[in-house]
Amino acid sequence: MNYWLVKQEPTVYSWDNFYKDKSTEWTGVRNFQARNNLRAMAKGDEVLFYHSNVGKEVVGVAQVSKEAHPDPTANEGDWICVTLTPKTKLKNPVTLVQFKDDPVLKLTPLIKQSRLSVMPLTEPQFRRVLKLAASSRE
DNA sequence: GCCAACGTTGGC
DNA sequence: GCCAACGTTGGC
Repeated sequence: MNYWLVKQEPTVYSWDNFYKDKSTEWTGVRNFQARNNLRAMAKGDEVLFYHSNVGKEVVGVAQVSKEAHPDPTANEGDWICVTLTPKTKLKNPVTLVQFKDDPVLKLTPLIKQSRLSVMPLTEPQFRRVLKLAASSRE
């Protein structure tokens, strides 16, 4: 089992859109490193859903329901997408500030490589996010 | 709205 | 193969 984090601008496609859709093709990735991460996803892997620009917080957990297949929105080039399905909405979203303040989470690519849109997380990092999401932030 | 970081493109 | 120019992402 591997763990991942994907970014999306909520003004383009928010967690609520995703949740209503029940499932979505994660298309449009046009960065080699992000693509390689998509390709490494296995069915059942858990994926954190992060809202970039607006919110700047992890809002939910998704699951890979279909592994890498050709991205239908790509006219040329070797681009792929995966299918994601919403799993759970976080009780308390975990913000970028919380990532920066946390000794475990500040080592994630979200902080160290801020422009990458699909990134791997270690199991401790993933668990840390869920833990922060479960505890309230006064 | 600005700008830093970073990826891509194209001239040489 | 280098590097300047340019475009994009995303935080502030």
